Amino acid sequence: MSTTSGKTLGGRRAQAARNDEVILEAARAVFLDDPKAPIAAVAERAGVGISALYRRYAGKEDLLRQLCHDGLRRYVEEAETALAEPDDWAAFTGFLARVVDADVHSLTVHLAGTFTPTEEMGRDAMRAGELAATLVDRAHASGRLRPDAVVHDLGLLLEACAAVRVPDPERTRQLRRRQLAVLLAGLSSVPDTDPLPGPAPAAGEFDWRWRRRE
Amino acid sequence: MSTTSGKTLGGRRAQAARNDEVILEAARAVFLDDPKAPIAAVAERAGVGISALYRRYAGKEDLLRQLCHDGLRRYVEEAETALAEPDDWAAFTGFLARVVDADVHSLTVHLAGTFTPTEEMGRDAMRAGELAATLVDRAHASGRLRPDAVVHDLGLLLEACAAVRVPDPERTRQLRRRQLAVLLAGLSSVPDTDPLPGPAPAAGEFDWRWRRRE
DNA sequence: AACAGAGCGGAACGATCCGTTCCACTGTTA
DNA sequence: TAACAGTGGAACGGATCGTTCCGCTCTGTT
Repeated sequence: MSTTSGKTLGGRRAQAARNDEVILEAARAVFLDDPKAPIAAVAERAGVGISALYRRYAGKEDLLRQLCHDGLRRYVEEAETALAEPDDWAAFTGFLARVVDADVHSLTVHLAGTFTPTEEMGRDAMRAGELAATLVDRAHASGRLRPDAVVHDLGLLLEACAAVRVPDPERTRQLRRRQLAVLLAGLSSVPDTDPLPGPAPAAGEFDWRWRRRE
Repeated sequence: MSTTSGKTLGGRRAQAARNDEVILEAARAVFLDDPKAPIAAVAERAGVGISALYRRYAGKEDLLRQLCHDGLRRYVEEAETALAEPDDWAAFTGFLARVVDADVHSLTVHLAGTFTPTEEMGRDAMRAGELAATLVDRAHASGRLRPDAVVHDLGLLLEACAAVRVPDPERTRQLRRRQLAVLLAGLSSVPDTDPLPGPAPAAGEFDWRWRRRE
C-alpha cells in the first residue's frame, strides 16, 4: 500500500500529508475568528498535537505569514478573474462580493503587523494594489461608479464588511452581503432600485456581545 | 482658600476633584483605542498613580461599566436631541453623524461583554432601541429612507463606521464621515448628488498595520 | 503646634496565559 | 528487527496584568 517514490501513500505518510491540509484549514478558521488566538487553539481545532504544528512551521509567526500570504494570493487571483469579465461594473462588484465572501480582508489586513513580511509579499501587495486600481478605473469607465470614489475607498468598504460579525458564519456572510449592497448603492452614480439582499438584520442578532461569555 | 463645606476647594481636595475628570477622560481615550488595554495604561495616560484609580473604582470591571454606561447615556441623549429636530431626514442623519463623531459605538458595543451589566443599563439599552426605532420610522415617513431598510441596519452602519481607524484621530473622524456618507447614500431612496466629504482616502493611509510595531 | 487621615505613587505579588521545547511512544520503512 | 519520521502532550520560562500594600505628603482639625 506504500512506495518510496510513488504517489499513493499509506499509513503514516498519508496521515501526515492530510494533516498539512487539516492544520492550514484549522489555522485559517481560528485566526479568522481571532487574530490573536493562541497557537494551541489551532492544534485543538485541527485535532492534532502541538508537535504536528511545529514540525511544519518554525513558529507562530511563520504560520501567520503563510496564512496572510495565501490571503494575498487569493486577492490577486480574484482580481485577475474579475479582469476577465467583460462587463466593467459586473467585474467590479463580482470581485468585491467574492473577496468579502472569502473574508480575504481578515486574512490579510487584520493579520498584518503580527509578523515581519517577506519581500515577495511586498511585491504581491503592490500587484494587488495595481489590479484593484485597474478594476476601479474600469468601474469609472462604465459610468456606474460615482466620479469622486477612489481606489482606497475599497479599503473602507472591505473594512466595513469585515467588521460585520455574528456567531453564525453563514449569517455573517449574509449580513456582509447586505452591507456590501448598501455600500455599492452608495458608491453608485445611478439610482439602484434592487432590494437589499435579505434577511434583514433582526433584534437579538447583535446582542451577543452583551451576553455572558462562558 | 478652603472650607469644609464650601464649594471652593483648594489644595489636595481640588486636585482630587480634578483627577476624577482626568481619569475618566484618560480611560475613555485608552479604552476607545483598545478595549483590552491594561489599567496601568489609563493611569499613565492620566498622569496619576494606580492608587488614584483604585480609590475611585472597585476594579477594572467597575470602570469599564461606568464608561460603557456613559456611552449609552450619550446615545440616548443624542437620540432625544435628534427627535427635537423637525425635519425627519435631518434628524436621522444628524443623529448618526453625532454618534459616529463621538465614537459612541466603540464605547458601548465594543466594551460589552467585559463586565456584568447592571439592570439600569438594561433599561437604558432598551430605551436606546426604542428611540432608534422612532428615528428610523420618521426617516421612513420622510420618504428618503429606502423602504427595505430596518432599524437594525443601524447596527451594521455604526459598526462599519467604527471599524474605520487610522492612527490620527482627526483623520479617523474625516474618514468615518466619508464612510457614513456612502452608507447613507446607499440607504437613501432618492439619488443623492452631494459629493463625498473630506479628503479621499489616499495611498499609505492604510499601510500602518503593515509597518513594524515599535 | 501637632496630629489623624485622605489621597497618592509605585513597587511587589500572584494568577494567568502563551510560545516553545522536550521526551516518550507508535507505527512504518528498509 | 533496527532506525526513524511523525506525533501527543506535559513542562518550562517569560511576559502580562489586575490587585494589594506600604510609605510618603499634604491638609484640615484640634
